[in-house]
Amino acid sequence: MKLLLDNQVCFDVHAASRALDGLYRGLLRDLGLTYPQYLAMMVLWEREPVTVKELGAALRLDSGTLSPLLKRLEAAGLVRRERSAADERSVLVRLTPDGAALRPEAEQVPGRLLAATGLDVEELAAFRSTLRRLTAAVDEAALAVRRAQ
Amino acid sequence: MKLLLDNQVCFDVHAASRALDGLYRGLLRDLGLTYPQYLAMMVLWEREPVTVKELGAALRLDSGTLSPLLKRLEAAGLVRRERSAADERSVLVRLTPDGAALRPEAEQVPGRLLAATGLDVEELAAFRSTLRRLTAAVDEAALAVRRAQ
DNA sequence: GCCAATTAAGTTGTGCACAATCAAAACGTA
DNA sequence: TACGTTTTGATTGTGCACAACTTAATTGGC
Repeated sequence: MKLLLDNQVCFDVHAASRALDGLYRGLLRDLGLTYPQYLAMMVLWEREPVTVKELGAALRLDSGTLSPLLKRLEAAGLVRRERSAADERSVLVRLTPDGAALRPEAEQVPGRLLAATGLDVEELAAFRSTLRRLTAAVDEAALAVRRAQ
Repeated sequence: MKLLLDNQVCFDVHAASRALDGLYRGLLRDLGLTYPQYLAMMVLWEREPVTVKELGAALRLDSGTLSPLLKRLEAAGLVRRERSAADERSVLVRLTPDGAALRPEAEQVPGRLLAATGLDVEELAAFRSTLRRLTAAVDEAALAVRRAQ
């Protein structure tokens, strides 16, 4: 009985995440961005330059994911990368003019997405609070599991 | 201001989903399953045989994802596939004895995972309710976007 | 000042997700 | 019955995510 798919929160989270991805895919199509690329651009629109490490900390991604993603953004002419003069290990990521110019159009997206969720302010706040505690607790547990094996 | 990553529910959902995936990775390591493979096995432990189409409906996945996933489960000796005699288009997926034998160990997982979330029954119910309405609303919106373009 | 340990990015390999396309089987209707 | 349409699953191509590993630069202890 414990194994019924319908009874598992985790599948609900998984399904919600993929549903959101799908909606983003539609909304970001005109911008030529995928959702993870959009997330990276969002960091850059707020703060620039950032190192790959900082980007990874903000998005919870490692260089194995970010390196090719940034390579694609660079190929699309939206960002450029250069090694830091101060620390040759680091790579600084900056917006190009084209990348900066994308911001106004991107600013339309969060509002449309929030509207699509159909959640009111109060429910949204409770939901996010639960999400964050869930993520923190699960991260902690994953660490414990890792240590044990 | 609208573009701050910290202010976006969708990123929270995305992050929670990845955190859960990570914990599952640790818990399923001994079973030799990935999370999506575990989901497919869960359907089969409840009902057998199922067609690829039925599996896809249960997991919200298409054949582009399921075909290679089932091929891997078959290679691991956990399931077998055969074309339906009644409808040669369909493929029936069944458990092998090895696949069925994995169930008891798998039954440990949901409980450990639920415990790891640290959520009480009441909060969990509200959370799942929000998640499901969110998914339904977002699916609807994605459909509308698709139709419009 | 030297060398081991650490850190930052990149690379490789595996697997998931999805769009687009294809082939074969089944269906429906004139 | 014949033929166009639909359905089912597989395949191809792209991109994300992560583990494991590599390389180069920096840091710290001695």
